[in-house]
Amino acid sequence: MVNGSTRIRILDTALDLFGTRGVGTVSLDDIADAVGVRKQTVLYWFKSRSGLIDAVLDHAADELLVVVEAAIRSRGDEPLDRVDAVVCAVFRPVVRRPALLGLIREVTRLDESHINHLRDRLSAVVDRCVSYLTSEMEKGRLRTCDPMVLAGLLYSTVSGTGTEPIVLETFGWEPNAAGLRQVRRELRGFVRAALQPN
Amino acid sequence: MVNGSTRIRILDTALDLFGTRGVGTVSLDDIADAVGVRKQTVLYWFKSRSGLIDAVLDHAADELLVVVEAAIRSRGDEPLDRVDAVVCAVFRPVVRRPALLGLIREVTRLDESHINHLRDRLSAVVDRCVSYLTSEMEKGRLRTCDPMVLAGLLYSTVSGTGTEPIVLETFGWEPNAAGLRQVRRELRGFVRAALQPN
DNA sequence: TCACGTCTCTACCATTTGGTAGAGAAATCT
DNA sequence: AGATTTCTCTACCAAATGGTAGAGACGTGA
Repeated sequence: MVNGSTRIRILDTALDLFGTRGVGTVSLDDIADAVGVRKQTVLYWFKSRSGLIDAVLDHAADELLVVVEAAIRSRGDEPLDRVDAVVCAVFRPVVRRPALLGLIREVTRLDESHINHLRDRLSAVVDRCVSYLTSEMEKGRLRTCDPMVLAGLLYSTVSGTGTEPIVLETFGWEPNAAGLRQVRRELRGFVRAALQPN
Repeated sequence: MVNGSTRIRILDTALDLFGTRGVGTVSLDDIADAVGVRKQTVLYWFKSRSGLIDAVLDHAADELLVVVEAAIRSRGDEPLDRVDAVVCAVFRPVVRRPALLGLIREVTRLDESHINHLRDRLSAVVDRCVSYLTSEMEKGRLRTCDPMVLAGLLYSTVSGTGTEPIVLETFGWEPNAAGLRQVRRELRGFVRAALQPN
């Protein structure tokens, strides 16, 4: 148990592969090769492919939770600034760990049990976001609408932007550091405009 | 050649399966079973799995192009109304043919050759959308920003909403007809607010 | 009727898949 | 030192994968 490094390396590698290529198309052999180990070592650490998937989802959820929690607390009272902080926080992994949002997005392709597993893990943040949006709307500090659906829309916009560089390229975007900054700037402006009260 | 029905049925079925479960996780046997035919019949109509994928992408692009083109022409001069029409048009397949947007979104998981194939097919509409947004911004009738990135953001928002009902469910949404109408209403309001000039 | 193109089938095949069984090296405990 | 636990390995396996080869049923035109 002391040497957790192999386990962690498997988890990290699997997250990257699952997130970039899709859970369904990555085999245990792929992961093992990338880690530099045999498939049976993977199966020693995780009792089955399905177990590995759940563990990786946990891993990803943890990483995301930390980032979002920190962002929610980081800024002042004004809701547009707060949301902005969260948007930036979620956008950061887009640059530093593109697979993270890609994996979360994979949820649509997973089966019920994994979906529920991830849902349980994320429900706390989700609830907080929705009730925060609700209260700010009641105070008239955000455009009034259905806060639940709004949260979903925000998620879609940010996650889509982050996980579909290829689509952005189709629109003529160039995938480099300057391009990423540009996308983030536009994303923030877009969200801000969409939330402006009245 | 007269009886194109088997070919079309394969194409339709493959689109549905690819779009809902992801291209990489659907086998030729899966498709054949769903059509009610043997795998070798699929390979008779499409010379390889890769060829089938390209054909399905064409099929999807065609369906999408028709819908979007019609919507772009359908409404008056006011850009917010025009964009609204396109949003509604793209949202319609979400209800009637959920796999369509799901398949387009799969582009991130495909390899270069298929990506380029789809890009070629969609570049015309994409260009039109971007240049339309550009000209309306110059006239001051849309919020001024980078039209290219804006187009990408709009795509992400609409497509994400349509392809990730599971995420919306996590936010508390209920997947029924009323729920869908609600999402569409919010989506339209969201986009409208995000584009409002100044 | 005969030849030909169209369409779907059965029968295979090599490769890859997730998973089991169990050996052997190394560290840790008694 | 001896026993036990931790960790990675080799050697398999049954099932599923994309794909080939080729036979047989069917209709159509000459």
